[in-house]
Amino acid sequence: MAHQRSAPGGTCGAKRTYLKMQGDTNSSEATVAAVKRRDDNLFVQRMAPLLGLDGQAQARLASLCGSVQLLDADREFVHAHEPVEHVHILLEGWACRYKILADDRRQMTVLLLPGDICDLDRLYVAMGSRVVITLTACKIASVSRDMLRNFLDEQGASGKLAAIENAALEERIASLGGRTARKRIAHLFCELQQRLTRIGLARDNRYRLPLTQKQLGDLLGMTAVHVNRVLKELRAEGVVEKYRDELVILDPEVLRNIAGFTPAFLHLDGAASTFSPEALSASPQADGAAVRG
Amino acid sequence: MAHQRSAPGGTCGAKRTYLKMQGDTNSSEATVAAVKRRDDNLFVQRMAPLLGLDGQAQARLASLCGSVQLLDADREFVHAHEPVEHVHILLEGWACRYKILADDRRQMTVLLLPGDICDLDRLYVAMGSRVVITLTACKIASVSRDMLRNFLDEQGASGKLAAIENAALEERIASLGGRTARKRIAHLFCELQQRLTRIGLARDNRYRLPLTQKQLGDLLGMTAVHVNRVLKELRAEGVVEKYRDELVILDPEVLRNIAGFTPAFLHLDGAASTFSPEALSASPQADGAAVRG
DNA sequence: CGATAGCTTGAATTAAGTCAAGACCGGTGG
DNA sequence: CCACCGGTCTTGACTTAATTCAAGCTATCG
Repeated sequence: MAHQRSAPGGTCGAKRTYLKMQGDTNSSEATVAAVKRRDDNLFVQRMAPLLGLDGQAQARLASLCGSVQLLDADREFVHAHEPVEHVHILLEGWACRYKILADDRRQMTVLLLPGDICDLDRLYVAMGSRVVITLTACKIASVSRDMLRNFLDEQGASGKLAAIENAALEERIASLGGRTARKRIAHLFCELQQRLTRIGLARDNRYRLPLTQKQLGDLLGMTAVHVNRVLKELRAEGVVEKYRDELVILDPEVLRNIAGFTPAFLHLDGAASTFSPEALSASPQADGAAVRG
Repeated sequence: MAHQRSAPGGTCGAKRTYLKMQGDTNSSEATVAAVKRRDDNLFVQRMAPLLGLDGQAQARLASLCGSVQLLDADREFVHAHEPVEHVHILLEGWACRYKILADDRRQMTVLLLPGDICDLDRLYVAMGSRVVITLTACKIASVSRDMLRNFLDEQGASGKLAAIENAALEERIASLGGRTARKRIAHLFCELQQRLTRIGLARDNRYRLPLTQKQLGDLLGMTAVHVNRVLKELRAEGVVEKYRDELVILDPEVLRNIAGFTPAFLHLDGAASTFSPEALSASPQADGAAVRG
């Protein structure tokens, strides 16, 4: 199990300083405001089927996405124990929520991709113990907490987003509690393939994965060194390949077998979230690996 | 990390059969109906400060808790991939939500105590991939999904409960991903002390803990054997004591240190959830143990 | 071209799981 | 009342998974 890991200086402490635009809370109002073209559409696109929004509602939701910030990698833009009036929506780039553990470890709890709401909890709680940080350069929209909340209430969809997030969190718990490092990594790769495909950022088993092994470790509850070794193993088995930032899943079938991945686990597809029987046959399969052991 | 663990026959398979009253979904309508005395109060009591309910709202909420079931231990009462029209509220006893992993493992995702909503997600999603099962004999109230939802919508509190649950889930993720078995157990004991105290089931560092070591393992992502060893260790160090079902925390200070426990992590106290600065000083402390290496 | 962050690998150690046996109940039935 | 049974707890011996420490390598950026 993961215990004392890296010091705080790891990835987060030594911030890169060639920032393009500061964005702490709501300082720089001189942000690229009112970009209502294609960017926020991604968010609206995601929400529309999920919440059953008609054309008008979609337009209204889009109009809520007011100011847009550009943030550099490794910038904390939602702070712990600090009230916010805005909720943040990730339009481009990768980010994450994390918690600080007692020692100098940090554990990522949610990996955020374009179209995701970064701090949904803040809609209801105003102040949380979690932190949101960019992992790459990001484009982030701010939405008034009250306005979004009213909008969701009107749509009768208030709790739904949180419920969906809950499902993902429980899946992560299952992963961390019940899977080996190898399975967890395989599972993550499957999950990313699915999530990124949905937003058009992955095609035929290949996508950009801009995370360092350290970051993967923080996400998956293991050390960077061990991430490295497991990756090496998967590479040696011809299951995945990685050039630079680019991850290629060479054998999706085997990868899913290793992960025990059941495609519908996220329950994010709008249709399936109400009553369709979806992929019920989640046949448990053995780890299909040959090498090792 | 935990991997292949027990076969499904473990605790759940061999159900005890001296059940007092069957309660699958909504079969036995001849349940102890309309018990609006002290029982559901626990739930209402919990919700009232959390959602800011006035007297009238409290009464209405109480009136929603219609039929009450008595269930034996080890009875699955919310099934995966099966739509429900009722949401279940635990009034007495211990229960849990869990997920089935690919192998025969099961991972508990949420431990449910009296006053908790068992399947909050079902308010919004109708059908989930999770399962709720009793761990001890339980008393469970059923509430109409639609009525509760309407009630929460009216109170403008719809997403709040889910947000609170999210916080707990993220804490669990942090625990599983970032803490050793020892810390996780210590953390659970602290958490239970807090939660049980809130509902009057713990007093001065002592409470009933009716879970087997196997169940603790399923909850904490480790084997029963290892649970046993860690417990033995904590016992040897004089931190906790356990007679039968009774857990006694002999040295809360040390236990918290081991766990890295920050008391407010659950954010369940209604007042704190809006704006009070609460316990901000969450000074990270080292593992204060002496014995063992 | 020298710094620096990230990747790779090896050797040694520690944490946790596996297997297996025995002890300790709390019931059940002869 | 006692023998037996199943489930849980306990413990030991052994194996495996993952961490730690450390060093060398590889890009990349200024």
